[in-house]
Amino acid sequence: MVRQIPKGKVTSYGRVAAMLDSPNAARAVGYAMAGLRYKQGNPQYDDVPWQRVVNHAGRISIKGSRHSRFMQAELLRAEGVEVSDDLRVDLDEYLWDGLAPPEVKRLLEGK
DNA sequence: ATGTTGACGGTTG
DNA sequence: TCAACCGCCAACA
Repeated sequence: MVRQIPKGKVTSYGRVAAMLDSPNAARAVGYAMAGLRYKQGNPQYDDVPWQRVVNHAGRISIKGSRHSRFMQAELLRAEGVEVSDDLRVDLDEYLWDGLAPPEVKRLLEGK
């Protein structure tokens, strides 16, 4: 689902969960993004634009080093998304519309 | 089986 | 705007 987020747009952990018909699994989505940390170098996961997922307030939500938060901000800026100094993105401007249920279904069924 | 731990989110003060 | 609380989901020990 995260791969569907267009360049220059963002969405939230909760929205990703909701699109997958699991509205209370926002936390699990975060857990999945964190897991990508251990998949670096694996071409199967290197194309996941994890930087486009922020929290419900539009804030970068990485818990680790200050460096990793800065990296997410830079990746977003590099694709045209404005990130304020306090690591926040204006959702009114950059929020991705998301996919409607039928599209999600088609996606999950592959093809 | 049981408890802890997060890149979360809505509500409340 | 913020922080504290609490509910939730999945991975681990």
